[in-house]
Amino acid sequence: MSKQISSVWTREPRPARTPGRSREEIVRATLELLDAEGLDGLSMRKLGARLGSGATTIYWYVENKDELLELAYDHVWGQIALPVPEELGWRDTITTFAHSMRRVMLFHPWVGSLIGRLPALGPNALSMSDRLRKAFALAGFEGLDIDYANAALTAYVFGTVIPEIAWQSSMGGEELDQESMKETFRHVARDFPDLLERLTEINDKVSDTDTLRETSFAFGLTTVLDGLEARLRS
Amino acid sequence: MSKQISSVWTREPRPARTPGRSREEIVRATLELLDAEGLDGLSMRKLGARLGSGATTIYWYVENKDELLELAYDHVWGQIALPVPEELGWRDTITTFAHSMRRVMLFHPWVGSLIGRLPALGPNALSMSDRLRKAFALAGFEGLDIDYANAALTAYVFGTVIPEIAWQSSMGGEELDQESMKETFRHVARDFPDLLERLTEINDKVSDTDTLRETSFAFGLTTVLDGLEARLRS
DNA sequence: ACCTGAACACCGTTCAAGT
DNA sequence: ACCTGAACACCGTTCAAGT
Repeated sequence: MSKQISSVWTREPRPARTPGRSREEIVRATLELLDAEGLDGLSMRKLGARLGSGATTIYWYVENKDELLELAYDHVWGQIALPVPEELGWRDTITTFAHSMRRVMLFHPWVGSLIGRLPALGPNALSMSDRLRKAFALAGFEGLDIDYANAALTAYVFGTVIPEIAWQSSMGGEELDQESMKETFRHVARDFPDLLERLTEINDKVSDTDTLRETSFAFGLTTVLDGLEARLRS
Repeated sequence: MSKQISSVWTREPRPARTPGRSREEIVRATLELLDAEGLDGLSMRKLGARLGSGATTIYWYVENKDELLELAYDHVWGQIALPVPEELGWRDTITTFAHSMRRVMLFHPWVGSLIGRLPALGPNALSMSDRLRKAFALAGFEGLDIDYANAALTAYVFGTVIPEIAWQSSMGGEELDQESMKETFRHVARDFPDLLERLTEINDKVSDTDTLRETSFAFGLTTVLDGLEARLRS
């Protein structure tokens, strides 16, 4: 007795008959709630209220909350720029894509917690995968190497942006007190003088943390792309 | 009025006076529960029961559930191998470290959901950071480039392992039905023939998904390291 | 066919009261 | 100083009952 994958995308949606009550309507309201209040702010009761219905009405259109999140999840992937590799060349395609992906994720921070929690089988996620693989094939990768290159790139973007989201939302729009931050570092890193020196150097040198993170992202992206080129030449 | 960072590591622990009741005891029980039942399986009530106390007793030793998770989190980082860069050379140091990090994370899958949700200011997390930066300094990076290189590497590992954890736990020990899996792909990817071809090629070529993921991880790690070397030469 | 509210089995956290 | 249980304000989901 082996397991089956379970996803909204394997089921046909209920037809929309009642006006203002459909999968699309529900997804729209879900996205509004997620963008406004984050993942913790989304509850079936609140969503019901926003839709002007009972909370349990939603279960007619969707099997459970995770399916709802799958729908919202895929909607976000749909907002990422997907250049055409044949026009732009593989390296610029990937670069444009990666920066766009980062921006979209930072704009919908709740996706960070969904990566690795939900399957990504929606049309937008698949279209993204498809386009990326085409870019890597154009670059010269063959067979499984296409998938490996694809995995390496998306891993880098996910792995960068997920902690960025954390940073962003831990500040919650407010400024982080520079002095108490330094004080915290001094306390927790008291046994690691070299590390402490690096952290304070960053703090002193960089006034704008946004551009610091942007620069760091670009550095790593170049690193991954250079590494892939090295592999193509060998 | 600006914000302050909040973390267990900024507060001194309550002294352990009652036998079998201390921060350490509580962390031990928390880890047991997390490893056994995952993040969703951890509740203050269950933890209390395991400790032979009321659920709310825990609040004497810890401010809230997140602080508890911070403690468990850092414990996991303590299990990662940290080779000495001066002995092994920077590239082998990083390679060993990265593989160890991946193994430890896959063994405690619940850490996946904590990355980017909690600050990593514990001694083990800092010791890891410290050692990694030393390796990159030894490699020849200077100033902020040390931090960028460090960020790129950890991003790659996080970004790879987080989806791996999802995959692993979605199967929950059981075999995934090969046929119904193919069927699902055929259905959801019906508009992406090239992608579908790639997915079925992977399915057919690779019998052992564990080694596939291992190979993919090694490929990406080499990519990142090659990219960093390219940067050092330029 | 679609929607409802009550009910179930949970949560994290607060707090007054106990020893 | 340390521990307790009751209580509060929530959850996601099930289901019998309504239209």
